[in-house]
Amino acid sequence: MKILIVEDEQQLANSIQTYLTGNDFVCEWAANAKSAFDKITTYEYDCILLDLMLPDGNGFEILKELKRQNKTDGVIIISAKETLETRIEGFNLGADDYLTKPFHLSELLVRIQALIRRKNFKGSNIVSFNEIEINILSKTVGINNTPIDFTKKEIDLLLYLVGNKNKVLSKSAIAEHLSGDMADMLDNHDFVYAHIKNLKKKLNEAGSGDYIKTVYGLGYKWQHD
Amino acid sequence: MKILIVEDEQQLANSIQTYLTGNDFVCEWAANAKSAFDKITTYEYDCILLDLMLPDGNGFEILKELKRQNKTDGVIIISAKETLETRIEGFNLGADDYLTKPFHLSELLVRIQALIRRKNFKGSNIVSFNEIEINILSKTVGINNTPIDFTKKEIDLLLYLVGNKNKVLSKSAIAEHLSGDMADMLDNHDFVYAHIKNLKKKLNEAGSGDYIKTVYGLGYKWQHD
DNA sequence: CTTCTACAATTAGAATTTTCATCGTGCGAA
DNA sequence: TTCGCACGATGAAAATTCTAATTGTAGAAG
Repeated sequence: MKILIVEDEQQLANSIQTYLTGNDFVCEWAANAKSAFDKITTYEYDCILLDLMLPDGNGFEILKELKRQNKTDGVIIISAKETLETRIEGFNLGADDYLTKPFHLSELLVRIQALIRRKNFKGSNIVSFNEIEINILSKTVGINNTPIDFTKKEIDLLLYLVGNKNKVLSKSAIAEHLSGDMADMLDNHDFVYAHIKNLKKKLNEAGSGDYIKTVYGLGYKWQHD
Repeated sequence: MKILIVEDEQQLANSIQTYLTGNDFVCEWAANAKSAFDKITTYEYDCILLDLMLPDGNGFEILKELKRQNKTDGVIIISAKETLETRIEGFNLGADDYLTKPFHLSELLVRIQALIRRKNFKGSNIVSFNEIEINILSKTVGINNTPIDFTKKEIDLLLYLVGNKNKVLSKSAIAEHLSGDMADMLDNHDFVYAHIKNLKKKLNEAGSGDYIKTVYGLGYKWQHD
Protein backbone atom coordinates (compact mmCIF):
# COMPACT_ATOMS: atom_id res chain seq x y z
CA MET A 1 0.00 0.00 0.00
CA LYS A 2 1.60 3.20 -1.20
CA ILE A 3 0.62 6.59 0.15
CA LEU A 4 1.57 10.06 -1.00
CA ILE A 5 1.66 12.78 1.63
CA VAL A 6 1.26 16.25 0.15
CA GLU A 7 1.99 18.57 3.06
CA ASP A 8 4.35 21.49 3.51
CA GLU A 9 4.80 21.34 7.28
CA GLN A 10 7.68 18.99 7.73
CA GLN A 11 6.86 18.24 11.35
CA LEU A 12 3.42 16.99 10.51
CA ALA A 13 4.50 15.16 7.38
CA ASN A 14 7.14 13.38 9.40
CA SER A 15 4.89 12.20 12.15
CA ILE A 16 2.29 11.00 9.65
CA GLN A 17 4.97 9.15 7.75
CA THR A 18 6.36 7.53 10.88
CA TYR A 19 2.95 6.48 12.07
CA LEU A 20 1.82 5.07 8.75
CA THR A 21 5.11 3.32 8.09
CA GLY A 22 4.66 1.65 11.45
CA ASN A 23 1.32 0.39 10.17
CA ASP A 24 2.76 -1.25 7.08
CA PHE A 25 2.22 1.51 4.58
CA VAL A 26 4.86 2.78 2.18
CA CYS A 27 4.95 6.55 2.21
CA GLU A 28 6.28 9.27 -0.05
CA TRP A 29 6.33 12.93 0.71
CA ALA A 30 5.76 15.96 -1.49
CA ALA A 31 6.40 19.25 0.27
CA ASN A 32 4.91 21.50 -2.38
CA ALA A 33 2.51 21.53 -5.31
CA LYS A 34 5.18 21.19 -7.97
CA SER A 35 6.66 18.10 -6.41
CA ALA A 36 3.16 16.69 -5.92
CA PHE A 37 2.37 17.26 -9.60
CA ASP A 38 5.48 15.40 -10.66
CA LYS A 39 4.78 12.46 -8.43
CA ILE A 40 1.13 11.97 -9.27
CA THR A 41 1.77 12.01 -12.98
CA THR A 42 4.63 9.55 -12.67
CA TYR A 43 3.55 7.09 -10.01
CA GLU A 44 0.40 5.34 -8.86
CA TYR A 45 -0.72 5.65 -5.24
CA ASP A 46 -3.34 3.78 -3.27
CA CYS A 47 -4.09 6.89 -1.31
CA ILE A 48 -3.15 10.56 -1.45
CA LEU A 49 -3.25 12.78 1.63
CA LEU A 50 -3.67 16.27 0.32
CA ASP A 51 -3.11 19.48 2.22
CA LEU A 52 -5.02 22.32 0.61
CA MET A 53 -2.67 25.18 1.50
CA LEU A 54 0.70 24.79 -0.08
CA PRO A 55 3.48 27.36 -0.46
CA ASP A 56 3.37 27.35 -4.25
CA GLY A 57 -0.26 26.77 -5.06
CA ASN A 58 -3.65 25.62 -3.96
CA GLY A 59 -4.35 21.96 -3.31
CA PHE A 60 -7.49 22.20 -5.39
CA GLU A 61 -5.31 22.59 -8.48
CA ILE A 62 -3.77 19.24 -7.73
CA LEU A 63 -7.18 17.76 -7.18
CA LYS A 64 -8.32 19.08 -10.55
CA GLU A 65 -5.30 17.56 -12.21
CA LEU A 66 -6.02 14.25 -10.50
CA LYS A 67 -9.57 14.44 -11.73
CA ARG A 68 -8.34 15.10 -15.26
CA GLN A 69 -6.20 11.99 -14.94
CA ASN A 70 -9.09 10.06 -13.42
CA LYS A 71 -7.15 9.32 -10.27
CA THR A 72 -9.37 10.92 -7.65
CA ASP A 73 -10.13 7.59 -6.05
CA GLY A 74 -8.26 7.59 -2.82
CA VAL A 75 -7.82 11.26 -2.03
CA ILE A 76 -8.19 12.41 1.55
CA ILE A 77 -8.10 16.16 1.99
CA ILE A 78 -6.27 17.41 5.05
CA SER A 79 -6.96 21.00 5.78
CA ALA A 80 -7.07 23.65 8.46
CA LYS A 81 -9.76 25.47 6.53
CA GLU A 82 -13.01 24.17 7.76
CA THR A 83 -15.78 26.02 6.04
CA LEU A 84 -18.60 24.09 4.51
CA GLU A 85 -17.74 25.57 1.12
CA THR A 86 -14.21 24.22 0.88
CA ARG A 87 -15.49 20.92 2.12
CA ILE A 88 -18.15 20.76 -0.55
CA GLU A 89 -15.76 21.91 -3.25
CA GLY A 90 -13.41 19.13 -2.23
CA PHE A 91 -16.07 16.49 -2.52
CA ASN A 92 -17.26 17.90 -5.83
CA LEU A 93 -13.77 17.57 -7.18
CA GLY A 94 -13.89 13.92 -6.27
CA ALA A 95 -12.10 13.71 -2.93
CA ASP A 96 -13.10 10.71 -0.86
CA ASP A 97 -12.72 12.09 2.59
CA TYR A 98 -11.97 15.26 4.47
CA LEU A 99 -10.06 15.68 7.69
CA THR A 100 -9.67 18.91 9.59
CA LYS A 101 -6.40 19.75 11.29
CA PRO A 102 -5.53 19.01 13.95
CA PHE A 103 -6.49 15.36 13.90
CA HIS A 104 -5.48 12.19 15.68
CA LEU A 105 -3.18 9.94 13.73
CA SER A 106 -5.36 7.00 14.66
CA GLU A 107 -8.33 8.79 13.13
CA LEU A 108 -6.34 9.22 9.94
CA LEU A 109 -5.42 5.55 9.96
CA VAL A 110 -9.03 4.46 10.34
CA ARG A 111 -10.03 6.59 7.42
CA ILE A 112 -7.23 5.36 5.20
CA GLN A 113 -8.15 1.79 5.98
CA ALA A 114 -11.83 2.42 5.29
CA LEU A 115 -10.96 4.10 2.04
CA ILE A 116 -8.72 1.32 0.86
CA ARG A 117 -11.37 -1.21 1.72
CA ARG A 118 -13.94 0.73 -0.30
CA LYS A 119 -11.53 1.11 -3.16
CA ASN A 120 -10.63 -2.55 -3.30
CA PHE A 121 -14.20 -3.63 -3.18
CA LYS A 122 -15.03 -1.22 -5.97
CA GLY A 123 -12.02 -2.19 -7.99
CA SER A 124 -12.50 -5.92 -7.95
CA ASN A 125 -15.22 -7.18 -10.17
CA ILE A 126 -15.16 -10.78 -9.06
CA VAL A 127 -16.96 -12.17 -6.05
CA SER A 128 -16.60 -15.90 -5.56
CA PHE A 129 -18.20 -18.30 -3.21
CA ASN A 130 -17.98 -22.08 -3.21
CA GLU A 131 -18.67 -23.29 -6.73
CA ILE A 132 -20.11 -19.90 -7.67
CA GLU A 133 -18.11 -17.07 -9.22
CA ILE A 134 -19.75 -13.73 -9.95
CA ASN A 135 -18.32 -11.13 -12.27
CA ILE A 136 -20.15 -7.94 -11.51
CA LEU A 137 -18.96 -6.06 -14.56
CA SER A 138 -19.81 -8.54 -17.26
CA LYS A 139 -22.94 -9.56 -15.38
CA THR A 140 -22.06 -13.21 -15.70
CA VAL A 141 -21.96 -15.94 -13.14
CA GLY A 142 -20.01 -19.14 -13.40
CA ILE A 143 -21.21 -22.24 -11.59
CA ASN A 144 -18.87 -25.19 -11.61
CA ASN A 145 -17.04 -23.38 -14.38
CA THR A 146 -20.10 -23.21 -16.58
CA PRO A 147 -21.13 -19.67 -17.44
CA ILE A 148 -24.72 -18.72 -16.68
CA ASP A 149 -26.32 -15.44 -17.63
CA PHE A 150 -28.19 -13.59 -14.95
CA THR A 151 -29.85 -10.23 -15.32
CA LYS A 152 -28.62 -7.24 -13.36
CA LYS A 153 -31.35 -7.53 -10.74
CA GLU A 154 -30.73 -11.23 -10.37
CA ILE A 155 -27.04 -10.68 -9.71
CA ASP A 156 -27.89 -7.87 -7.37
CA LEU A 157 -30.21 -10.14 -5.43
CA LEU A 158 -27.70 -12.97 -5.46
CA LEU A 159 -24.97 -10.75 -4.07
CA TYR A 160 -27.26 -9.34 -1.43
CA LEU A 161 -28.24 -12.79 -0.24
CA VAL A 162 -24.73 -14.20 -0.36
CA GLY A 163 -23.35 -11.13 1.37
CA ASN A 164 -25.74 -11.80 4.23
CA LYS A 165 -25.48 -15.55 4.32
CA ASN A 166 -27.39 -17.29 7.09
CA LYS A 167 -29.21 -14.07 7.85
CA VAL A 168 -32.87 -13.73 7.03
CA LEU A 169 -33.61 -10.78 4.78
CA SER A 170 -37.14 -9.46 4.78
CA LYS A 171 -39.08 -8.97 1.61
CA SER A 172 -39.16 -5.22 2.14
CA ALA A 173 -35.43 -5.05 2.82
CA ILE A 174 -34.81 -6.90 -0.41
CA ALA A 175 -37.22 -4.64 -2.25
CA GLU A 176 -35.48 -1.56 -0.95
CA HIS A 177 -32.12 -2.96 -1.89
CA LEU A 178 -33.16 -3.90 -5.41
CA SER A 179 -35.00 -0.73 -6.25
CA GLY A 180 -31.91 1.34 -5.55
CA ASP A 181 -32.48 4.81 -4.24
CA MET A 182 -36.14 5.68 -3.93
CA ALA A 183 -37.57 4.79 -0.54
CA ASP A 184 -40.72 2.73 -0.46
CA MET A 185 -42.41 1.50 2.72
CA LEU A 186 -45.99 1.83 1.49
CA ASP A 187 -45.34 0.37 -1.92
CA ASN A 188 -45.97 -2.96 -3.52
CA HIS A 189 -43.05 -5.34 -3.05
CA ASP A 190 -44.37 -8.36 -4.90
CA PHE A 191 -41.75 -8.11 -7.61
CA VAL A 192 -39.41 -9.67 -5.07
CA TYR A 193 -41.30 -12.95 -5.47
CA ALA A 194 -40.59 -12.87 -9.18
CA HIS A 195 -36.88 -12.27 -8.77
CA ILE A 196 -36.54 -14.91 -6.09
CA LYS A 197 -38.31 -17.38 -8.30
CA ASN A 198 -36.18 -16.62 -11.36
CA LEU A 199 -32.98 -16.75 -9.35
CA LYS A 200 -33.92 -20.06 -7.74
CA LYS A 201 -34.80 -21.47 -11.13
CA LYS A 202 -31.54 -20.50 -12.79
CA LEU A 203 -29.49 -21.74 -9.83
CA ASN A 204 -31.32 -25.03 -9.92
CA GLU A 205 -30.80 -25.51 -13.62
CA ALA A 206 -27.10 -24.94 -13.08
CA GLY A 207 -26.96 -27.54 -10.33
CA SER A 208 -26.57 -25.13 -7.42
CA GLY A 209 -29.90 -25.81 -5.86
CA ASP A 210 -31.29 -25.17 -2.42
CA TYR A 211 -29.13 -22.36 -1.15
CA ILE A 212 -32.09 -20.02 -0.94
CA LYS A 213 -34.42 -20.85 1.91
CA THR A 214 -37.82 -19.32 2.41
CA VAL A 215 -38.45 -18.40 6.03
CA TYR A 216 -42.19 -18.26 6.35
CA GLY A 217 -43.44 -14.87 7.45
CA LEU A 218 -39.98 -13.38 7.69
CA GLY A 219 -38.22 -13.46 4.37
CA TYR A 220 -35.43 -15.36 2.67
CA LYS A 221 -31.95 -16.41 3.51
CA TRP A 222 -28.93 -17.83 1.77
CA GLN A 223 -28.14 -20.95 3.77
CA HIS A 224 -24.70 -22.40 3.77
CA ASP A 225 -22.20 -23.97 6.19
CA MET B 1 -33.65 22.64 15.03
CA LYS B 2 -33.52 20.80 18.31
CA ILE B 3 -30.46 18.99 19.52
CA LEU B 4 -29.96 16.70 22.48
CA ILE B 5 -26.51 16.59 24.02
CA VAL B 6 -25.85 13.38 25.96
CA GLU B 7 -22.60 14.04 27.75
CA ASP B 8 -21.50 13.76 31.37
CA GLU B 9 -18.65 16.27 31.37
CA GLN B 10 -20.36 19.51 32.18
CA GLN B 11 -17.53 21.64 30.82
CA LEU B 12 -17.77 20.09 27.38
CA ALA B 13 -21.55 19.98 27.34
CA ASN B 14 -21.63 23.66 28.18
CA SER B 15 -19.28 24.77 25.48
CA ILE B 16 -21.10 22.68 22.89
CA GLN B 17 -24.39 24.14 23.99
CA THR B 18 -23.10 27.71 23.88
CA TYR B 19 -21.60 27.23 20.45
CA LEU B 20 -24.62 25.56 18.92
CA THR B 21 -27.07 28.01 20.47
CA GLY B 22 -25.05 30.75 18.86
CA ASN B 23 -25.65 29.01 15.55
CA ASP B 24 -29.41 28.98 15.88
CA PHE B 25 -29.89 25.53 17.33
CA VAL B 26 -32.02 24.77 20.34
CA CYS B 27 -30.17 22.52 22.77
CA GLU B 28 -31.05 20.25 25.62
CA TRP B 29 -28.65 18.47 27.86
CA ALA B 30 -28.74 15.01 29.41
CA ALA B 31 -25.90 14.36 31.84
CA ASN B 32 -26.46 10.63 32.22
CA ALA B 33 -28.05 7.63 30.59
CA LYS B 34 -31.20 7.73 32.65
CA SER B 35 -31.94 11.32 31.81
CA ALA B 36 -31.16 10.61 28.16
CA PHE B 37 -33.61 7.69 28.15
CA ASP B 38 -36.37 9.87 29.53
CA LYS B 39 -35.80 12.62 27.01
CA ILE B 40 -35.58 10.48 23.90
CA THR B 41 -38.77 8.64 24.69
CA THR B 42 -40.63 11.87 25.39
CA TYR B 43 -39.34 14.37 22.84
CA GLU B 44 -38.29 14.43 19.19
CA TYR B 45 -34.86 15.72 18.28
CA ASP B 46 -33.35 16.61 14.93
CA CYS B 47 -30.00 15.44 16.10
CA ILE B 48 -28.59 13.60 19.10
CA LEU B 49 -24.97 13.98 20.16
CA LEU B 50 -24.16 10.84 22.08
CA ASP B 51 -21.19 10.28 24.33
CA LEU B 52 -20.48 6.57 24.71
CA MET B 53 -19.09 6.62 28.23
CA LEU B 54 -21.62 7.71 30.76
CA PRO B 55 -21.53 7.39 34.57
CA ASP B 56 -24.57 5.13 34.74
CA GLY B 57 -24.37 3.09 31.58
CA ASN B 58 -22.99 2.63 28.15
CA GLY B 59 -24.05 4.90 25.30
CA PHE B 60 -24.64 1.85 23.14
CA GLU B 61 -27.62 0.99 25.32
CA ILE B 62 -29.17 4.30 24.42
CA LEU B 63 -28.40 3.71 20.77
CA LYS B 64 -30.13 0.34 20.95
CA GLU B 65 -33.16 1.92 22.52
CA LEU B 66 -33.18 4.55 19.78
CA LYS B 67 -33.01 1.82 17.20
CA ARG B 68 -35.92 0.04 18.83
CA GLN B 69 -37.87 3.28 18.57
CA ASN B 70 -36.71 3.79 15.00
CA LYS B 71 -35.12 7.11 15.81
CA THR B 72 -31.51 6.46 14.86
CA ASP B 73 -31.61 9.02 12.09
CA GLY B 74 -29.58 11.91 13.36
CA VAL B 75 -27.24 10.33 15.90
CA ILE B 76 -23.66 11.54 16.06
CA ILE B 77 -21.46 9.54 18.40
CA ILE B 78 -18.94 11.52 20.38
CA SER B 79 -16.35 9.39 21.98
CA ALA B 80 -12.85 9.24 23.32
CA LYS B 81 -12.65 5.58 22.39
CA GLU B 82 -11.32 5.39 18.93
CA THR B 83 -10.89 1.77 18.03
CA LEU B 84 -12.22 0.53 14.75
CA GLU B 85 -14.46 -1.87 16.62
CA THR B 86 -16.44 0.68 18.59
CA ARG B 87 -16.71 2.74 15.46
CA ILE B 88 -18.12 -0.16 13.49
CA GLU B 89 -20.46 -1.14 16.30
CA GLY B 90 -21.75 2.42 16.35
CA PHE B 91 -22.47 2.45 12.66
CA ASN B 92 -24.07 -0.97 12.84
CA LEU B 93 -26.43 0.31 15.49
CA GLY B 94 -27.47 3.02 13.08
CA ALA B 95 -25.43 6.04 14.11
CA ASP B 96 -24.93 8.55 11.33
CA ASP B 97 -21.57 9.93 12.22
CA TYR B 98 -18.71 9.48 14.62
CA LEU B 99 -16.50 12.12 16.14
CA THR B 100 -13.46 11.45 18.28
CA LYS B 101 -12.68 13.65 21.25
CA PRO B 102 -11.18 16.13 21.29
CA PHE B 103 -12.74 17.85 18.31
CA HIS B 104 -13.22 21.37 17.07
CA LEU B 105 -16.65 22.81 17.65
CA SER B 106 -16.67 24.01 14.07
CA GLU B 107 -16.10 20.46 12.90
CA LEU B 108 -19.06 19.38 14.97
CA LEU B 109 -21.17 22.13 13.44
CA VAL B 110 -20.28 21.11 9.90
CA ARG B 111 -21.24 17.54 10.64
CA ILE B 112 -24.53 18.49 12.24
CA GLN B 113 -25.38 20.65 9.27
CA ALA B 114 -24.47 17.91 6.80
CA LEU B 115 -26.53 15.43 8.76
CA ILE B 116 -29.57 17.64 8.88
CA ARG B 117 -29.33 18.29 5.18
CA ARG B 118 -29.15 14.56 4.47
CA LYS B 119 -32.03 13.93 6.80
CA ASN B 120 -34.26 16.59 5.29
CA PHE B 121 -33.53 15.52 1.78
CA LYS B 122 -34.26 11.93 2.66
CA GLY B 123 -37.40 12.76 4.56
CA SER B 124 -39.04 15.06 2.10
CA ASN B 125 -40.55 13.48 -0.93
CA ILE B 126 -41.25 16.69 -2.79
CA VAL B 127 -38.73 18.58 -4.84
CA SER B 128 -40.07 21.68 -6.53
CA PHE B 129 -38.58 24.00 -9.02
CA ASN B 130 -40.33 26.81 -10.89
CA GLU B 131 -43.53 25.43 -12.37
CA ILE B 132 -42.31 21.87 -11.80
CA GLU B 133 -43.07 19.84 -8.68
CA ILE B 134 -41.65 16.36 -8.27
CA ASN B 135 -42.96 13.80 -5.80
CA ILE B 136 -40.29 11.17 -5.52
CA LEU B 137 -42.43 8.64 -3.72
CA SER B 138 -45.45 8.57 -5.98
CA LYS B 139 -43.22 9.00 -9.02
CA THR B 140 -45.40 11.78 -10.30
CA VAL B 141 -44.49 15.21 -11.53
CA GLY B 142 -46.78 18.18 -11.67
CA ILE B 143 -46.21 20.88 -14.25
CA ASN B 144 -48.36 23.98 -13.91
CA ASN B 145 -50.49 21.90 -11.58
CA THR B 146 -51.16 19.26 -14.17
CA PRO B 147 -49.96 15.82 -13.18
CA ILE B 148 -47.66 14.04 -15.61
CA ASP B 149 -46.45 10.48 -15.21
CA PHE B 150 -42.78 9.85 -15.58
CA THR B 151 -41.03 6.54 -15.15
CA LYS B 152 -38.54 6.02 -12.35
CA LYS B 153 -35.53 6.54 -14.60
CA GLU B 154 -37.06 9.65 -16.09
CA ILE B 155 -37.58 11.18 -12.66
CA ASP B 156 -34.11 10.12 -11.68
CA LEU B 157 -32.68 11.83 -14.73
CA LEU B 158 -34.83 14.90 -14.18
CA LEU B 159 -33.68 15.24 -10.59
CA TYR B 160 -30.07 14.72 -11.55
CA LEU B 161 -30.24 17.45 -14.17
CA VAL B 162 -32.20 19.88 -12.01
CA GLY B 163 -29.91 19.24 -9.06
CA ASN B 164 -26.99 20.28 -11.22
CA LYS B 165 -28.64 23.14 -13.04
CA ASN B 166 -26.44 25.12 -15.40
CA LYS B 167 -23.75 22.47 -15.11
CA VAL B 168 -23.00 20.23 -18.04
CA LEU B 169 -23.31 16.55 -17.20
CA SER B 170 -21.49 14.12 -19.43
CA LYS B 171 -23.20 11.20 -21.00
CA SER B 172 -21.11 8.77 -19.00
CA ALA B 173 -21.79 10.60 -15.74
CA ILE B 174 -25.49 10.37 -16.46
CA ALA B 175 -25.17 6.72 -17.38
CA GLU B 176 -23.36 5.97 -14.16
CA HIS B 177 -25.94 7.87 -12.18
CA LEU B 178 -28.88 6.14 -13.80
CA SER B 179 -27.53 2.63 -13.67
CA GLY B 180 -27.08 2.83 -9.92
CA ASP B 181 -24.29 0.81 -8.44
CA MET B 182 -22.39 -1.19 -11.00
CA ALA B 183 -19.41 0.69 -12.41
CA ASP B 184 -19.20 0.93 -16.15
CA MET B 185 -16.50 2.92 -17.99
CA LEU B 186 -16.12 0.49 -20.88
CA ASP B 187 -19.79 -0.07 -21.38
CA ASN B 188 -22.32 1.18 -23.87
CA HIS B 189 -24.04 4.35 -22.68
CA ASP B 190 -26.42 4.94 -25.57
CA PHE B 191 -29.49 4.33 -23.47
CA VAL B 192 -28.91 7.83 -22.14
CA TYR B 193 -30.01 9.17 -25.52
CA ALA B 194 -33.29 7.35 -25.15
CA HIS B 195 -34.00 8.70 -21.70
CA ILE B 196 -33.05 12.23 -22.67
CA LYS B 197 -35.36 12.06 -25.64
CA ASN B 198 -38.28 10.69 -23.67
CA LEU B 199 -37.82 13.23 -20.93
CA LYS B 200 -37.61 16.11 -23.40
CA LYS B 201 -40.72 14.86 -25.14
CA LYS B 202 -42.80 14.61 -21.99
CA LEU B 203 -41.62 18.00 -20.76
CA ASN B 204 -42.47 19.55 -24.09
CA GLU B 205 -45.93 18.05 -24.20
CA ALA B 206 -46.54 19.49 -20.74
CA GLY B 207 -45.48 22.95 -21.85
CA SER B 208 -42.14 23.00 -20.01
CA GLY B 209 -39.95 22.94 -23.07
CA ASP B 210 -36.36 23.84 -23.62
CA TYR B 211 -34.85 23.43 -20.19
CA ILE B 212 -32.59 20.62 -21.37
CA LYS B 213 -29.78 21.86 -23.57
CA THR B 214 -27.49 19.61 -25.54
CA VAL B 215 -23.88 20.68 -25.32
CA TYR B 216 -22.24 19.15 -28.33
CA GLY B 217 -19.41 16.82 -27.47
CA LEU B 218 -19.79 17.34 -23.73
CA GLY B 219 -23.18 16.30 -22.55
CA TYR B 220 -26.41 17.89 -21.39
CA LYS B 221 -27.39 20.58 -18.98
CA TRP B 222 -30.52 21.92 -17.35
CA GLN B 223 -30.50 25.59 -18.25
CA HIS B 224 -32.31 28.07 -16.15
CA ASP B 225 -31.77 31.61 -14.73
C1' DC C 1 -18.55 26.18 -49.55
C1' DT C 2 -18.07 21.32 -49.42
C1' DT C 3 -16.79 17.27 -47.26
C1' DC C 4 -15.84 14.45 -43.51
C1' DT C 5 -16.23 12.74 -38.98
C1' DA C 6 -17.82 12.22 -34.60
C1' DC C 7 -21.59 12.79 -31.92
C1' DA C 8 -26.67 13.03 -31.25
C1' DA C 9 -31.58 11.90 -32.38
C1' DT C 10 -34.77 8.75 -33.67
C1' DT C 11 -37.12 4.50 -34.26
C1' DA C 12 -38.32 -0.07 -33.70
C1' DG C 13 -37.75 -4.04 -31.36
C1' DA C 14 -35.55 -7.13 -27.77
C1' DA C 15 -34.76 -7.92 -23.02
C1' DT C 16 -35.77 -7.02 -18.51
C1' DT C 17 -38.52 -5.66 -14.80
C1' DT C 18 -42.88 -5.16 -12.61
C1' DT C 19 -47.73 -5.92 -12.02
C1' DC C 20 -51.70 -8.64 -11.66
C1' DA C 21 -54.64 -12.47 -11.08
C1' DT C 22 -54.67 -17.04 -9.61
C1' DC C 23 -53.27 -20.98 -7.28
C1' DG C 24 -50.76 -23.50 -3.58
C1' DT C 25 -49.06 -24.04 1.10
C1' DG C 26 -47.63 -23.43 6.06
C1' DC C 27 -49.28 -22.53 10.35
C1' DG C 28 -52.41 -21.37 14.00
C1' DA C 29 -57.12 -21.94 15.91
C1' DA C 30 -61.06 -24.51 16.65
C1' DT D 1 -57.58 -33.20 11.97
C1' DT D 2 -59.70 -29.84 9.47
C1' DC D 3 -60.52 -25.16 8.37
C1' DG D 4 -59.32 -20.54 7.44
C1' DC D 5 -56.22 -17.21 6.45
C1' DA D 6 -52.12 -14.95 5.49
C1' DC D 7 -48.20 -15.49 2.93
C1' DG D 8 -45.61 -17.35 -0.98
C1' DA D 9 -45.30 -19.28 -5.81
C1' DT D 10 -46.42 -19.11 -10.37
C1' DG D 11 -47.38 -17.70 -15.13
C1' DA D 12 -48.56 -14.44 -18.31
C1' DA D 13 -49.37 -9.73 -19.60
C1' DA D 14 -48.05 -4.89 -19.20
C1' DA D 15 -44.70 -1.47 -18.61
C1' DT D 16 -40.18 -0.02 -18.65
C1' DT D 17 -35.54 -0.08 -19.91
C1' DC D 18 -31.94 -1.03 -23.03
C1' DT D 19 -29.95 -2.22 -27.59
C1' DA D 20 -29.07 -1.81 -32.25
C1' DA D 21 -29.54 0.02 -36.66
C1' DT D 22 -30.43 4.14 -39.17
C1' DT D 23 -30.72 8.87 -40.05
C1' DG D 24 -29.59 13.67 -38.95
C1' DT D 25 -26.36 17.40 -37.72
C1' DA D 26 -22.58 20.37 -35.56
C1' DG D 27 -18.25 21.69 -36.22
C1' DA D 28 -13.52 20.93 -37.98
C1' DA D 29 -10.58 20.60 -42.05
C1' DG D 30 -9.59 21.34 -46.59
